[in-house]
Formats: sequence, structure tokens, C-alpha cells
Amino acid sequence: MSSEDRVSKPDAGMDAPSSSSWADEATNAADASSAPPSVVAQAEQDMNDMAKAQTDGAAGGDAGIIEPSYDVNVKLSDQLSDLQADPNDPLFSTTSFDALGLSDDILKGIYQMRFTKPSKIQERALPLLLRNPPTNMIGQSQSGTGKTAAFVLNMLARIDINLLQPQALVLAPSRELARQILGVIEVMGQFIQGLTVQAAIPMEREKRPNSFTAHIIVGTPGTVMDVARRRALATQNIRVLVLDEADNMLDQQGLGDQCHRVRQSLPPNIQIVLFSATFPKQVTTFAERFAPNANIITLQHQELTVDGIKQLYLDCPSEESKYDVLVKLYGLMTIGSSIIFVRTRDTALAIEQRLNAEGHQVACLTGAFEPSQRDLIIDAFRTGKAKVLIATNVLSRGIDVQTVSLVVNYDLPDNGRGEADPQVYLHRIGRTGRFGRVGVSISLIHGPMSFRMIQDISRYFGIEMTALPNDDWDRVEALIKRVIKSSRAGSNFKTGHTDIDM
DNA sequence: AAAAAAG
Repeated sequence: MSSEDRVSKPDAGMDAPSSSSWADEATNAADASSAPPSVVAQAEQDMNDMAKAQTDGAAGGDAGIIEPSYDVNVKLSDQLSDLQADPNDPLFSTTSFDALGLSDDILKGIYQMRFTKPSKIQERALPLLLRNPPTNMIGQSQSGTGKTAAFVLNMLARIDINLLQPQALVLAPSRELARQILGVIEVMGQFIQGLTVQAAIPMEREKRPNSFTAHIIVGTPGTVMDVARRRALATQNIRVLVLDEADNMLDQQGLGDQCHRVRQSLPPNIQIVLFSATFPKQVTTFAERFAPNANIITLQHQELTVDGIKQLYLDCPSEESKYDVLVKLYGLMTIGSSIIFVRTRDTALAIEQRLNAEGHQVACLTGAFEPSQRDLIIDAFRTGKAKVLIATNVLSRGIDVQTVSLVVNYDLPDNGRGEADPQVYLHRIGRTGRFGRVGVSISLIHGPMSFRMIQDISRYFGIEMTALPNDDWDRVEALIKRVIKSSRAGSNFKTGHTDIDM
């Protein structure tokens, strides 16, 4: 038997954008493209509100704190069903890192990063993760709310530093995300003397390690499967397995097989932790089979979109004109950093070459590049050396670059059958609006098919999308600029999060 | 369609 409890949320610190419903403002494509003045005025008002909230926050007051508003549902594991869920018991929910029984070295790592208090997901997830005996967890939370920090703390807390063997393993769906997680572990674990971390991702032959002996291994499924099979990775002392972006890891053809094989190469009684912003229904069964008897933290999908991200779309007069819109947006894209998402590797390359040839500096990242090349490109983007990045879905999940203030969907994400993919859409726009910052996403659409897709996405999440006028560029520019500029002021909600987390 | 393999 399992018990359930529900924690209510405080009021959001920011006004949710409210305007006419989707159906009202976009009953047909013609209306959308001509964008009635009232819609634009409303968008302008929303942007003003967001910009103001941001400025208040940056000034240090509480008024501007944009802690995302959501209810956390917790379904406790059968193993904990004999315990009463007392909200005052720090083992069930905590508002302080100090109450978790973590070592001084770990707390130092937390506070060094200027974490002050746990985020929503961390409040509930950390006590349950850290309990002994270890319990499995399936955790869902909005993008940019500190999932990575939660599972990293759990791993750090469970490492026996004197045992020089891999004891925790993290799997991620891309090399870029695996490297990012490795960076978080290094930062949070910097005061733990002797802690070692190692990446198990594709490498050029001369850079490949002969063996993997670090305390914590972070990798991609294919490489981890391979090194485990070849006994270059000793698996017998691993006691924690984390799948980041777990729905994607278990759902995708190929990835799912690899994850299961890696699981089978590990000891039977280990703690399994699955985290993602999305858990579509058809994956839930796989997840619960992969992590049996888990404590399950979920959100309503209406609560998954982040208020701080202003979602816009622009109806383009032709498919070719999308490129011209990109050129017009270029100035705005370089105020902060931007990611332009396209459907295929070929499109990414073609647009990159054309933009560069026409004097606009952009970079491009797809799975077609060599490992070392990929590392150089993402690192240049992280440091701000490259400000505009054209990418495929390789970067749709997990990548946290806090300067990203604008995400452009040059192509809307589809599921391969001509339908919208709301999960991928959510992950993509989640590359901006990181941890309380504000951000803008603009989807370029053309024709009835993409219009239907954006309509489906809007309906799926029960959110508003604002149509931008395609005949008054100055106005579009002015209102986007306002939000992007305020976004650069910095994060305005200070809880468990590093600059490179998630 | 893209991603993930040192297959």
C-alpha cells in the first residue's frame, strides 16, 4: 500500500501572462498573421511585467522572485508505507540543506555555490533520496529547477571515498549533457578530498582511458555499455544508477535497450534514480519497471511550462522567408545568447553556412561532428565566445547555459509522423528561462501544418501563445528586446543551483 | 528526424 500527500504552493511571485485564449486570438492563420493590435498590446504589457519583475529581483528585493508555481505530488514507495508523512519531519520535506545530515564537505560545496535553500523539487526529493536504506526515485520537475543538484548531492552522500572503485553511475542522452553533469559534480564535490569523476563518452582513440576507476562515472549509454562489457569499467561496487532525461532514455528506440543492458551489468540491489521534466504516459510503465517501488514525484503537465518564458510565434509568409526572419532576429539573438533549433543536421549546416557567408557570426552543433569538435563548440557557446548556436535536438534536453535569453524554433519539433512533439518543444524552450530568469522563445511557422502543430502544443500544455505581427518589425524588436535585456540582469531566485547546473 | 556505439 502506498500513501500520498500533496504540498500546496505559495503564490507565484510574478503575474502569469493572461490574455485572450488561444482559440480567441488565433482561430485561423489569417488572423494570426495579421495580429490584431490588442494582441500585440497584451504581449507588450506581459513583457513589461516580466521585465519589471526581473529588475525588482536583481535589485535584491523579494518582489521579483520568480519561483515557478507548481504543486508537487509525492507517491511514497511501498517500502515507506508504514511511516507517517509528517510535513515537519525533515526526512520527508525540508526547507534547509542543514537538516539533511550531509557532511560538512558537501555543505561547503553547496554554500560555496551560493545555494541558500532547496528548490521545490529539492525540498521533497532530497530527504527521500538520502534515506537509508536507499529507495528508488522517479522525479519530475520543470526545467531549470535543480534536478541535477538533487541527484548529485545524493551520489556525493553515498560515496565511500576510501574505496577506489566506481560507486555511482549517471547516464545522459548526449555527450554535451554528460559533460555538463560531470562539471556539476566537480563543483559540488570540490571540498571532498580525493573524490574522482570520469566521463564515459565517445573519445578519439588516443584519448580513450584504459580503465574507469573513478568514484563517479558519467556517460552516454553506448559507451558505458561497451566499457562495461569489455570489463574496462568495474561495476560490482556501483550502488547508485541515475538516468537523467529518463523518459527519453527509456523510450527511444536503441537508447532504451542500451540502458537496460547497462542496468543488467550492475549489482541487483542498487538505488535507481530517474529524473526528467517530462514523463509522458506511455513511458511511465517502463519507468516504474526500471525503478521498482520508487518514490514518485510528479507534476501536472499544465504546470510544466515555466512562467518566465514568454512563448511567441511568428507566421511567416513562405518557407523561404523563415531565413529572412532569422536574419532580422540576428541583432536580438546576440544581446544575450541564443539557440536556433532545426529539424535536420543538413538544415543546421546549410543555415550556418549561409548566415556566416552573409556576415553573421553563428556556430553549429549536431551529432555529425567529431567528439573533440563538439566539445570545442559547446565550450565556446558556454563561455560566450559563440553567442548564436544552430542545433538539432542533440541540444534540446538538459543543456544549461544561463545567458541563453532567446530560443528560436526554426522548425517545430515533430514526432516523425507530421505531428507536434510537445515534450521536445518543452525541453527546447527550457534552454532559456533558467532557474528564475526570464526568456523568450519564438517559433517560426508557415502553412497549415505548422500552424496546427503550434496549436496542438498550446492545447497540450493549456498555455497562451502570442502571435507576433509580421508587418511591424520595429514593434516586434522593441518588445523582445525589453525582456532579453532584463534577462541579463541575472538570476532572481536563489536556491540550490550552480551556474552550470542542468 | 535525431540521438546514442569504441558496435
